Amino acid sequence: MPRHKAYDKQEVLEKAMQVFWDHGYEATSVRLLEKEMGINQFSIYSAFDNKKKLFVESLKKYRAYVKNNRFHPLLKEDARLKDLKEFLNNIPRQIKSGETKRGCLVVNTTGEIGGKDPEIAKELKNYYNFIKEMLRKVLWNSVEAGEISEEADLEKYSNYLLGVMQSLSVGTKVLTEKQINDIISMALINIK
Amino acid sequence: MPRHKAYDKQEVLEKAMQVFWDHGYEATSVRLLEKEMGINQFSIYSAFDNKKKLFVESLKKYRAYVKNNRFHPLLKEDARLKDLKEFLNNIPRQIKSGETKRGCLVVNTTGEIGGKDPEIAKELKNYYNFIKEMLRKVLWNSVEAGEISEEADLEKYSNYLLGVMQSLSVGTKVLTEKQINDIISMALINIK
DNA sequence: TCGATAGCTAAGCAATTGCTTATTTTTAAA
DNA sequence: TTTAAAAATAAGCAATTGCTTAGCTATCGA
Repeated sequence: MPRHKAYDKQEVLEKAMQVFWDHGYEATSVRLLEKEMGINQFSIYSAFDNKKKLFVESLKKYRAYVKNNRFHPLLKEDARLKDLKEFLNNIPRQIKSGETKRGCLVVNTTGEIGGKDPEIAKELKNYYNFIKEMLRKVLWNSVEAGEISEEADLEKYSNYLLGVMQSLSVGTKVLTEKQINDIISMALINIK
Repeated sequence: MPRHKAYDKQEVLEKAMQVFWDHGYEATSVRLLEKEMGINQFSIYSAFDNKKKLFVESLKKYRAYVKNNRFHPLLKEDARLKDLKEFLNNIPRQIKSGETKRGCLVVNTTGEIGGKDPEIAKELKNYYNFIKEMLRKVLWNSVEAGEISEEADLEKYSNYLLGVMQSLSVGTKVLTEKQINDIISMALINIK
């Protein structure tokens, strides 16, 4: 008996994610979301309850999004050090194309909100844990391939590399290309 | 003939800085600034023009603030690698005491606003340049002391260490103590 | 003592904020 | 064909936003 939804929830959620990515949490108004998501405010509230919950869903959507895009090469079953190197060496090109201007939604949110809101903080931690586990798998594959010593502390390495990723997410927004290159060129020296 | 100011401009500016540090740019209202700075809105606007200019001044104040506090040990004329090591090893203690909860005002702002506003972006770059130069001086002193090779690329090292600082500013807000320790323990291995 | 200057307070401005209410429209089983 | 359910629209809610205006008060050289 009920009427059909005129929109796809996942589709409008991705639109919302893009708006939050562009403007940050506080600077994103519900009117702007309404416009960009292409659905009425009432529909937003009936589908996502309130702005904060929509934001948390957007953060989760972002995690799914980067899995299929940015980090896809590192999530291949057999991704190794070589792939991580390629990933890092691609960053200067991405800066030139303007792809990195808005940085990482999660790192941006860590700056803007960080641990202040527990529900948001929880998803930030989920995200960073996902990145760390991704890196650990890459390192583990590299051990298997004999590129890294079997004695290597992979947990330590992956936490360190998570830090490198964070610094690049901040850095690509404001540092010079040379500065980014310097960070990248130092990143993997100790991974062995 | 004119009346005296009832407040000290630098004093109320530091109060403003603290408010922005606590809440971020967008989430800080002029009413809250009024309350915390202890002066009337009109006085705020007549002294600082508008919210954004007050914020830019607060960023500059923050740079002066960390010179006298957080980074004071690294700004000693003869600061060397040993001091940088001490600085890093102090971070876990600071996390425990809650000192790092709000992170770094500049890194937070890089996340929230980044390059979107040119006047703000300019001061972000000023800040990062200050940090880089501070690190470069420490490294240079360490070369003089024979702790680092004379062939070392200090510009590269200091850019890399700037990245480490950024990752710690993000990290101390949401990562575990172990994760921070892992980043710290890897940070200086290549500096030689 | 006066008067010009600039500081102060407090009230108020239009615009925008997140969210809700009242109403209409579409759906498909009964 | 009717009807109950839910989805849509659009108008509107109180509260808050950044900023300004109007009027009062303190200062100190003349």
